[in-house]
Amino acid sequence: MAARPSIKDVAEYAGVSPKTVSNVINDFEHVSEKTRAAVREAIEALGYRVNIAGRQLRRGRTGMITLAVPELDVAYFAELAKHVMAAADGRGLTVLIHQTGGVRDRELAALHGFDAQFTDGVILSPLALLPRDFATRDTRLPVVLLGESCPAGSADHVGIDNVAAAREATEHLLARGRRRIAVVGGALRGRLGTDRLRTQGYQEALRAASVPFEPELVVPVGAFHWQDGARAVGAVLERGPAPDALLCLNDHLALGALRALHEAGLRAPDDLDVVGFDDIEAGRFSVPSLTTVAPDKAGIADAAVSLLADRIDRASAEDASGHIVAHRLVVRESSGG
Amino acid sequence: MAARPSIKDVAEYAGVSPKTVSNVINDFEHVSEKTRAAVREAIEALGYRVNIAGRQLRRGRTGMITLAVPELDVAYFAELAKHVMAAADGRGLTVLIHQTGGVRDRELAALHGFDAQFTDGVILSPLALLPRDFATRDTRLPVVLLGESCPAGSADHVGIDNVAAAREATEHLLARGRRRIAVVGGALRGRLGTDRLRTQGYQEALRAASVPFEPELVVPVGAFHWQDGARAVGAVLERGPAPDALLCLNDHLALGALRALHEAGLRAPDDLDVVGFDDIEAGRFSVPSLTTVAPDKAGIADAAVSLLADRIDRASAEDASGHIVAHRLVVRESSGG
DNA sequence: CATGCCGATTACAACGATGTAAATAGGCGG
DNA sequence: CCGCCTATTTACATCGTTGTAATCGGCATG
Repeated sequence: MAARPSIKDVAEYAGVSPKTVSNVINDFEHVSEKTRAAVREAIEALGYRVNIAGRQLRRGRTGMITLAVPELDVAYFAELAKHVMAAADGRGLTVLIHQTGGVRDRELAALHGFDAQFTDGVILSPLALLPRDFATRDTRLPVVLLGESCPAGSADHVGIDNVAAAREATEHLLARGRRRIAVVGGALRGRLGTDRLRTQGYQEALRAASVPFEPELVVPVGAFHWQDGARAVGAVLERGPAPDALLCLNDHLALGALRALHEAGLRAPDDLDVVGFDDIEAGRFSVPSLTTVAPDKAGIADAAVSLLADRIDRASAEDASGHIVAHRLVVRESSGG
Repeated sequence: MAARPSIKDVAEYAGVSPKTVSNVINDFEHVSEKTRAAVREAIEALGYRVNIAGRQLRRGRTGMITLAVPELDVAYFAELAKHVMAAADGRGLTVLIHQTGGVRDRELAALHGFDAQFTDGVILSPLALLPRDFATRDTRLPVVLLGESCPAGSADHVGIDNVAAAREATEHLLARGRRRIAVVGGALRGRLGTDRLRTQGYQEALRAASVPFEPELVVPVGAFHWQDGARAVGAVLERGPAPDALLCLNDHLALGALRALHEAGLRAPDDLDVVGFDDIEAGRFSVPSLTTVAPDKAGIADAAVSLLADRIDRASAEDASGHIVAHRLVVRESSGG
């Protein structure tokens, strides 16, 4: 038998109808023990596996969900992926992971279910999507957004309170006597993304402490990778007097910055403090270890999967809801802990 | 229209038959310009998207492949995933990523195509599979194995020459005068996996240099994560006189080890050398930066995708082939570079 | 013994797309 | 104007699975 056996082959082998085989596969209760055994044996003998395409075509469901993230080599997303898989496992869902590269077209594809057609829903961590992209969204595909928020009401959303998190991190630095805190990866204008929200929290903390805000301490970066953090430090140091702290908007930036500082002969926390966001594994083992804002990744994953599963099950047109997940500041060596 | 529109809806809207719509979608040449335009407009108007399940059912192909790796939060796999996506893009293939957790059952599922049914083939990086698992393999699903080899002839394989790579890394350490080189993550018995092959290369280098092999310098680890590297260093230091070099079988182990050494007051490369495998991003930015064996990840990804695409296209029953991909030793600060 | 009921099994159609083969429509030469 | 040829379009069947509803057979009841 060259071709993959179908339910029909199994039926023939077992001497029953295809539908009975289907009933056995789906644990339908009214099947005699004898028949059930015969079918099981036939399945075993032929090495039959249910064909998901056929099943989906008929049922309209696959039991699979897609997790679409910008880049897997950003540790935060990789770690998140693990938690999402764990959360999905508990609900009998299988997760397929998709990289968008932060490219708008690919994110759109995920949002519209083009790539994700055979999954029942999508958990998407958008980077490049614009508000208008949500207007034309195909609302038949359940979507949960992570991190970046979106125009109200267009899709469920899960994330931490970015403003508060940045405020707390900044307060920590201020409490340590730091006054010239650079925001690596910060943004003052443009899309109201994570970067702007965090920068906002930073500004709030400064204001509350009556520390003047210096716009030139907001250092933009190309991307959120190690080398961008290193480059940013180069730029900052070149520009004039060194700041006394770096609030880096993710851990990769912070770790890249630590390296560049090291090369420049500056040490954290002696010469200046460094704080990151995400609490990735690398920050626990770096030298110095990295102070960071740790989002409750398991909580994010749980909430996202749970919201998505609800949408899928109820095909509900309920209004989109937002979930704020806990975070906490983990103080380590890079800011004196 | 609540439900997702099907090709039939488009046909009706455009006033043609479903098959004509199909012809337009698939760029069949004998379609009049007028009809083509009408169908295009209908597709646009209804927001129609081709249903992959239906297509696969009919065609037997999806244009998607699965990449199944143990853990995405092992940076090597995350980086590899990126290269695989790039390679696949070039061939018009879409990649779905799947985490096995290194759990045998999940790897088996990937191998048997259970999870991956709607993909045309699988690139699998196995950890826990046993030789006998390949015996019962469903050979209808094209599979390419990465890293770990497998019983000859059962599936295509792509990887670096682990023995040579470890030998070269060891030679580098020996050339620097190191004599008591610990192998973190090494193995002397058990499955002939990457760990054993690399340990073997290490032993070969020692023998060639007439340096006695000390079995207690082979330090087993639970997994290949940061904390395992740190733990291994703890064990080694407890046990007696410190080695003068650590050959860590991946970069995570090496970076975890660097941290533990730092805590123990030992510095690389002054007190001892540290070398890793994989050339992950973190090793370029660590303090000290990490000497490592860099596999040609793009080369691995290209070869894997290419082999897989061939199998899929030709449905060939040709004998399995093995591809050895280049590697090179990148010397950085942790071993004096 | 007829009737009704219930559990077990099955026939049939349908999900959406597309390959095959047949039908239809123009166009052109005769 | 007819018939043939080609370009375009269509009808139909099919991929594998499962929901619906019908059928079958056995058993208990009246």
